[in-house]
Amino acid sequence: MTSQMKETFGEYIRLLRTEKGLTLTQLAAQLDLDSANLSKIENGKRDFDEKRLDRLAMVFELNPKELHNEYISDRLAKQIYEMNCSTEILKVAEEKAEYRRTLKK
Amino acid sequence: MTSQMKETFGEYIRLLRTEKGLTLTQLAAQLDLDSANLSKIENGKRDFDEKRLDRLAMVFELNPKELHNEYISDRLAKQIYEMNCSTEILKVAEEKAEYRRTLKK
DNA sequence: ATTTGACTTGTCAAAGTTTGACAAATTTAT
DNA sequence: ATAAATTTGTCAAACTTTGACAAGTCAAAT
Repeated sequence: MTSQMKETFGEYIRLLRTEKGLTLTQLAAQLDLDSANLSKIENGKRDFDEKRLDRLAMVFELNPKELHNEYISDRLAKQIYEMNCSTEILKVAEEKAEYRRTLKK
Repeated sequence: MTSQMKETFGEYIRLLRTEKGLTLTQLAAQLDLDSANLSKIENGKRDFDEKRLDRLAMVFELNPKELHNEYISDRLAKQIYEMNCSTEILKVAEEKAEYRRTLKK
């Protein structure tokens, strides 16, 4: 794993977009999205829909697998943040996830 | 934190219920729920709704705060399990959650 | 072997949530 | 001052989850 990204996923998209000198409208078109909604995504007011991840990887020539990892870690981070989860509880959650894995094998 | 619970939240409810010798119908009534739905909850086919947590704590005389911790760690565990998250990605998620905390202060 | 009680499963409408689209407002750059 | 870029508000459509009830299995008791 090579991820060093500290931003939210929305901030990351904004970074990629501005680096490439694209406007919201231009990128939105490539992602089959309304520019207003892309704005909300970049500002963390809406979530990026997973179904557009592959398209996003294409546009910015990113490794789809790594981008997916960024995506899911961001979604999890959002949950952790919203639930106001201590590190202690996170550890318990991790153990419980492991337990679920043993169940469904 | 004293949690040592390794079960899913549904399994935990079943444990509490059977220990107390209650039927699905009896407990469901106390939680203002249909016994069929409680059955699904205990079997992991539906989620327990957060709005009934306090009631659940009362019925079994549990510490509401601790029960809430069990609840959120279970929900997070479910996510982690469903997303097929490696420990590595979890660590990244934790850092990203921390980043979100710095943002909203 | 039938009845009874406990539990499980399927279905579906209602309630709740998220998304897409468009209009309008604000900000930024020229 | 104008135009382009971005942000915000709103609302219906799409999607997801929940509650309720009917019908099912299963085991124990009679």
